[in-house]
Amino acid sequence: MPEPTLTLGQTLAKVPIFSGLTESELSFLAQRAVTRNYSAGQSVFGEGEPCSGLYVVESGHVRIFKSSANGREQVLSIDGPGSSIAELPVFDGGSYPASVTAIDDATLLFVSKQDFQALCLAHPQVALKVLRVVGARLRRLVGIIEELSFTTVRHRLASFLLRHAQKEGKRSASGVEITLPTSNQELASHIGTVRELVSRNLSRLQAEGMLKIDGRTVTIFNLKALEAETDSPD
Amino acid sequence: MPEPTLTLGQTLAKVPIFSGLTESELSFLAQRAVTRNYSAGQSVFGEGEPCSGLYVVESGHVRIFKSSANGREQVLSIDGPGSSIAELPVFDGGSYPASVTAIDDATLLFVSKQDFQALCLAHPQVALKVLRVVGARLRRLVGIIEELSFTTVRHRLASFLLRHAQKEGKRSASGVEITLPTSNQELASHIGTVRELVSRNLSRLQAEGMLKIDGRTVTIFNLKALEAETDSPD
DNA sequence: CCATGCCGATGACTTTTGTCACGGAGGGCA
DNA sequence: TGCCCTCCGTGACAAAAGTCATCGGCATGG
Repeated sequence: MPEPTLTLGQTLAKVPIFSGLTESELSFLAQRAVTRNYSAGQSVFGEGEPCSGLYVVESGHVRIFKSSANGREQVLSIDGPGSSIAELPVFDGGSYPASVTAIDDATLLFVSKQDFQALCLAHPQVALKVLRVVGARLRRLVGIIEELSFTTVRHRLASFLLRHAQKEGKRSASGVEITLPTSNQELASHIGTVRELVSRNLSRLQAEGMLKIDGRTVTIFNLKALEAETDSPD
Repeated sequence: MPEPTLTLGQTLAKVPIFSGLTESELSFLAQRAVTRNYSAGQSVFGEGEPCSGLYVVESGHVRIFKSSANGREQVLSIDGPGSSIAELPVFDGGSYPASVTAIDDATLLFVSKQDFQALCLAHPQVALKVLRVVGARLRRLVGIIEELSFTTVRHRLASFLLRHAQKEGKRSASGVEITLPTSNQELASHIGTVRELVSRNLSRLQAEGMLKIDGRTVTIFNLKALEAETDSPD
């Protein structure tokens, strides 16, 4: 019979909030963590469900979002390997504040509330690490609020494109090439609007000569010009 | 010469994140905390400033908000005695994500980053408490995002009124009486819009017979009817 | 090969939001 | 009393957001 504990421990060591733990501490955790597999699109948990513990993404990606009564969705975060999710509701005793689904086939590790709290008490550094990643999460949420409250769909679309250009953009002959999310609907729920407005605003940016759309590939001709869109209110 | 350490310690003991500490631990903290006084309207710190430590509200109230290039503001939270603010940027090393000003004359305690981190390492329970209050903060932010992304100004106004009716509303002859913030401008920045829309929507709700406005006092005739406004998109 | 379904684009329209400008009420304060 | 100053309420617009319906492409699967 194979011993999975060690490989699990190695995986855990790569997770920011668990980095710096000794090998024995990692295996303590590994013995308690449960591996769960999800297929693309499958729900991990829904908003409002009682919180039983936290998850760590081992492989694949998850989508954290809120959904509204009339079918709209607002994506709060997309997280990949190494990210922990639902670290917070673990502590305040409430339910999950948002829903999470797997985007692609994904493997998550589940750590129960009790085990995690015990770990934090035994190893204060873990709690500090959690606070660090939670800080980043809070910044992102405040950023979303800022964009929703102050800017137009056009601005938010431009910001979105620029963010992705910086992260995964490839320089090509005429500019920077990026790949859009799977559908306009999905893009819309990232920037807090509806399909049609994404479509229209993309067309408009293209018509204005700032970029070229080819299927799911967008080539941005002039980063500066697009940045100017995100600057001032008009 | 009076010894202020003990009274400071008593104040600290009332702060949720420090509850449960022993007296000696409290005085350890009290020796390091700095009392700072602010007059109404004075800035505590501005968004983007490097984060040097966290604050605890001893008396008075503070306003945490983001401001935009064109002069609009979005309030993220109002906090009173016992609340801690900027707990998070202390840990992730970044700058303050939002600005804070005193609403009324206020006294805050300042605890430096270093002292607080040391405290968390020495007393893991403190870190867990911090995580708990931060959890609540995160929930509030997600709630703001939800409202901004999914609902109209009218909905948000109705929600705002209902929230305040539940908290500080007094039953009167014809319904529930609440007192609005100092100005419509302020109310607007709470619900993410501008002065004029607050004014118009309030008038409209009054015209529809759901409430009566008398200066800064609003009497809600029918809570159910107002709740219906916050329910479905239309 | 065709039927079906999903997705994108787009026109037409409504609603909501935001901006600008103005007038007026009320509160200090000289 | 008369003069600021701030804030509120409104009308008139302009711009943005959202809704509805339609058309066409493209892939999938019988």
